[in-house]
Amino acid sequence: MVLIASTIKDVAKYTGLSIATISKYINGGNVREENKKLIDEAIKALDFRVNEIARGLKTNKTATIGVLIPSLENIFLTSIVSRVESILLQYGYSTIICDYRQNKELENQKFDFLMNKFVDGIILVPLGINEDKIKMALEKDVPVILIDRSIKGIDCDVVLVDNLNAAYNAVELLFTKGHRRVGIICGPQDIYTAQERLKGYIRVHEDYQIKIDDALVKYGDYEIQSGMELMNYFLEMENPPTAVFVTNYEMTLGAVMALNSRNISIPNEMSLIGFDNIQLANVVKPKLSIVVQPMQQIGEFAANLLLKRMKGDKSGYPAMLRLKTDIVEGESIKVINSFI
Amino acid sequence: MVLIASTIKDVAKYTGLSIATISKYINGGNVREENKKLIDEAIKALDFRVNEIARGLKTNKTATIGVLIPSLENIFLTSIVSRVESILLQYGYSTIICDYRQNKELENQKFDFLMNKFVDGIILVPLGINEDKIKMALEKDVPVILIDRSIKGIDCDVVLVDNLNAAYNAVELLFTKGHRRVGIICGPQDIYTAQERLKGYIRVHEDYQIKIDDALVKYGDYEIQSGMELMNYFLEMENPPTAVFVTNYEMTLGAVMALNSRNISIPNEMSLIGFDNIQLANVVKPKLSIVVQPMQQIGEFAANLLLKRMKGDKSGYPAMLRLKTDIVEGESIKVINSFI
DNA sequence: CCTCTATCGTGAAACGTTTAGCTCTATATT
DNA sequence: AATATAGAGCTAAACGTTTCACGATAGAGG
Repeated sequence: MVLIASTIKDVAKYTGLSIATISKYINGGNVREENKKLIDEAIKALDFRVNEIARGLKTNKTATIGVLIPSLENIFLTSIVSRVESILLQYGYSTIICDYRQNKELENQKFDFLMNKFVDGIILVPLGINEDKIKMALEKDVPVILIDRSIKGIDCDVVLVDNLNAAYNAVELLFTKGHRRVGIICGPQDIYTAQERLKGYIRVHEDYQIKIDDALVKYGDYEIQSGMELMNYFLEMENPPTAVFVTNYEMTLGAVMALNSRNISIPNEMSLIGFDNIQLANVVKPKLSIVVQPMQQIGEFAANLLLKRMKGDKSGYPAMLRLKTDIVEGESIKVINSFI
Repeated sequence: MVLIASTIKDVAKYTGLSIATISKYINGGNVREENKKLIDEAIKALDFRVNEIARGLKTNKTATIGVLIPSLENIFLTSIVSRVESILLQYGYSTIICDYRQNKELENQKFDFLMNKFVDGIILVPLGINEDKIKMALEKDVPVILIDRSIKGIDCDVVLVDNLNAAYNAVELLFTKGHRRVGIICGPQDIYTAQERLKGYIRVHEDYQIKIDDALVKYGDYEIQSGMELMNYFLEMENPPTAVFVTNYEMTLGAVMALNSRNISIPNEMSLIGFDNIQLANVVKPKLSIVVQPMQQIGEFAANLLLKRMKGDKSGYPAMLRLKTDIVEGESIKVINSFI
């Protein structure tokens, strides 16, 4: 039983060649055919594998990239990450996934951790990252790709969806079915996506020349509980909206729970358009209409952009990839008045 | 702008002390008070941080543990992982999370990857891991903790839930409400949890002296689609069950979708008890009754056991921690005949 | 036969740490 | 006063690679 891993030195000894030659071969250099065979044999016999730690020490490359997200329990994010991971693997990169639990301090800490691990690149869903850290990384030639959210005032590659028009389209759909009093359950306004989604809500009202009733614009925190509370708030208004647009998955969950617990019928008594999770949409009765984001695509774009940057290709920097969302229609929107 | 990170050598130069002294101080050795101050100052001035790669090369410790799971898009797993990660962080450990996409080959590959990264310990949800790999890891003094599933015939610490009695209790609940024809949608029988859950179903039938109708025992693959198909199968039987026990989250989703799409009323026309996701349970109308696993606890137990092993404490090896599940009752089970 | 070039191989330094073993000094013990 | 002990610091080797600069060999071209 080989307890101590064999090193390049052992391979050298076994073959009678020098360490330098073995290293050259491993890294794709020219070696006589005869010696290639010999080295292969030795590697097999000794079960040799490169010590990545030692290699990393010399090369400052680790063939590892870091992914830093606010929560592991968010299926929207983990879907993206899963795709990223699978693409990078094809190019020989491994992935370290970190979760900063919506905690800005932890986010900064873990960013440092990744840099300390000498990852070759970082994919980040930012919340309160210290901009200097990103600059520092880029200066050290560690590319950083932001996903889902951008940070104003900083040049950085970013892959996200067109949240503004996602919201625009969702609310527009309600308008075309005759709704005029449309409530919105927003996210926290220090989060980029939440700002954009609110902007879309506002713009579509402008374009349709419908005045916004401020009482219909409520701010949640992207968690289930607030979705529930704010839907309850709407239901208790003297003049409630006829439809509500909920701007993320968790709050959509909460909103549905609120409706269910009060036995409000969807869409007869309240129309609803939600966000992000097609499985959720299908399991609710009647099926929910929702905005879906192209998670797979976000992952692919981010991974490919990162690969490009790691190759040293800085063209088009900073890139801003803005993908389009879709609406999957269920039966959660009542047709009050169709113009079509 | 410091582009090249400063090393221990720079700190030595700055302070006039030797490298060895700096290293000693960093690692908690004795140094004169006066020099401590000096070194601290130097570290701050030079923004020095230990190069973990170099340290790892010397010590063969990386203060990093690996987590290997079949899917990142499984909230049950990511909840556990999130907890594990947060506990280990408190002890200075960082976590590399890998996803093997339900692919046994990838699982083995990534296990190797983690070993290559010289993680100090591994937490694994096994599917088709090569047992030799686990033995090899243990021999190299890298503790391995299995979670959710054990592997027969191999000595290894494991943290899981009592799946057998989880199923037993779920079906028993149906029995106490008067159901006698209870269908089960099982998982793939090469997965440990699926076997155990089926065993529970069988045992409770024995204990209640109810004969099992083989037509009521169907095997899915733990994915949404098969939950849907198998529920449809039950609904189309000439003599359908009055209640169905679905043995994981995804298939529960599918089963609910099938019921909804056929407009079957829960629980009047079909009773249901599902698995694993309390949010799902609350969003379905009427609320679903489900078996819930103690994700947080699993995470805690696994993390603490791993910490213990990494300290070298081998007491009680191999440990088998078998946690209990709960049933959260909704309104998805019709009372046919109550004996209470 | 000489020179040039290309190919293959090597020795040795370097990456940034840790650590064994040593020296030196100051204090405590007898 | 002599000796033991403990504390603080240092030198140098080691971890397992990569890579630079060079040497050796052999065939080609003149």
